[in-house]
Amino acid sequence: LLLNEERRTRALVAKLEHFSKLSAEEKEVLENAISRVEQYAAGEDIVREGQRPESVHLLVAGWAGRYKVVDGSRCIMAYMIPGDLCDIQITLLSRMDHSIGALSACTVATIPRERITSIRDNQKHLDRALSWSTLVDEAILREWLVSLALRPARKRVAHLICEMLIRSRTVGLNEENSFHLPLTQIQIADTMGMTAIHMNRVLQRLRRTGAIIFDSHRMRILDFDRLAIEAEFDPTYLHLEKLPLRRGSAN
Amino acid sequence: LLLNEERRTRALVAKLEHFSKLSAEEKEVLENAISRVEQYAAGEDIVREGQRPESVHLLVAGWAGRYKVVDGSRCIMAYMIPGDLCDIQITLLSRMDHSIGALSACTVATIPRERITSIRDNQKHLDRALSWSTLVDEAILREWLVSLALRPARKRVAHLICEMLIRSRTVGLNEENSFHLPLTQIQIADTMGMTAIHMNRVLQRLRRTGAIIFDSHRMRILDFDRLAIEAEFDPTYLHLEKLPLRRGSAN
DNA sequence: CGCTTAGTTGACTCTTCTCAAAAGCAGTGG
DNA sequence: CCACTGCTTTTGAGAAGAGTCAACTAAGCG
Repeated sequence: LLLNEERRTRALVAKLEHFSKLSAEEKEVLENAISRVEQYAAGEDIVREGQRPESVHLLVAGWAGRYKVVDGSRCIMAYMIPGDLCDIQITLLSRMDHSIGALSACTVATIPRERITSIRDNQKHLDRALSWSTLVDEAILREWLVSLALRPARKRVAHLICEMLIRSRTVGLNEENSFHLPLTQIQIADTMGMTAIHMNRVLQRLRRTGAIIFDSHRMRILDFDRLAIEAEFDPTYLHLEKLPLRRGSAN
Repeated sequence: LLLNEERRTRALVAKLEHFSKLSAEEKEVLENAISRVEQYAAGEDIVREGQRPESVHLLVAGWAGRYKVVDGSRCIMAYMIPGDLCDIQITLLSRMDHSIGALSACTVATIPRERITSIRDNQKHLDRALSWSTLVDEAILREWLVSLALRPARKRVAHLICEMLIRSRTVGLNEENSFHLPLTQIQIADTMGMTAIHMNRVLQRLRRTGAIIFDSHRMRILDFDRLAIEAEFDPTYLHLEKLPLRRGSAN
């Protein structure tokens, strides 16, 4: 039996338990579903557009992103952080309509498709928990759409920072009001639908106004409540029954 | 037994059969799942944010939209047209994080939550078909995100027009290269994250350049291939194995 | 026939993009 | 240890796209 801290499903379990507590046996089932673990360097693709999805990828460490390239520019449509399943839903589709790439160095656990199917068929409770997490991912996607549609750049970025702090907390990867953000400004810009130049200016203004300190990939929020108000950040869409504790349990 | 044309599930069946043919019995199961049918006027809410989702809504006629209101402005995040299920996925969430409103006059069939659950448990093939359609909806959401992030207003609108033509075809609600678009420019603007004024100017330019004729809620595309190229419209994300025929079967 | 809502037009402002270039930083190989 | 290289961050200036405000027209409805 692995210690909790060593488990590759630690973050996944922490996330799912925001939906409902898992039994020791259920946790074991998840852990045992993993067939192998791989490392990816930043910039490498984990799954590529056009491929037929064969297995499911669980992010264990690092950040990954869903993206598409249109007319030369890249659009990152979702961030995956530890505990996130990259492609659990797409076994029904004949081919990926987007790619999944490692945004930072990543550790990725692979779960064969049939083990997921088996869990979904035989573990009613786990099945519901996994479906819940898929629905939350979709809710996040909708909120990103809203951000792009009607929030100006500054609020958009502030909103993203708030979201990623909470999501980091959910899997215990935060420190008080800061979290590790292993992205370049270019990647963040590709996420927010703006140029890296403008992204840079927005970040500078957030720094100058004393909202954040962002240095060597550590994002520190100086006054979360103020930033949340300015960004109109309402965490309802994350569907966390109880919001995670202020302080992370690890890291 | 109802004639095909009278069935309230006609469009839904047409859509699902792009995934895989349904047996007569399966079609019957779907039709019988409906408990009642209601009319909504344009502007009315079908489901409201904060509500606990109790039953599933199938759009039979008219257009509906998912939306959120942020800081006074509205963002429409998805269109539902006949054959679309509004909220099949959200039975696991405690409350709606967005509203669903009738964009035009709508006919909506209600399916009690437990009948959906029963179908999902007992009709493996229908379950898969429904999951497929959910995945396609999510793929559409991602493509809208991409549009907002990196397409300029003109391409964004052109892309939407291409998509809605294809989706109308999928359920047989088109005529050659035109379809019924029962929205106001304000609603379209709320969808594309721009002001109604700018929307108006974009539409005018599309008309002036001979790309479309849009009059009394009929959207006519004069040269689909040209528009698709200009909009960089690649229908892969709609996951239609075979693209629907040029000419709709009804209307 | 007046009322309300949707569509249209113009002038002006502001956000964001583009192009261009410099400065910082990390890794590489000599 | 240092020059070189590639990538990211930063800064500046001008251009373009999209928003705002204001008004006017057209169309549906009671």
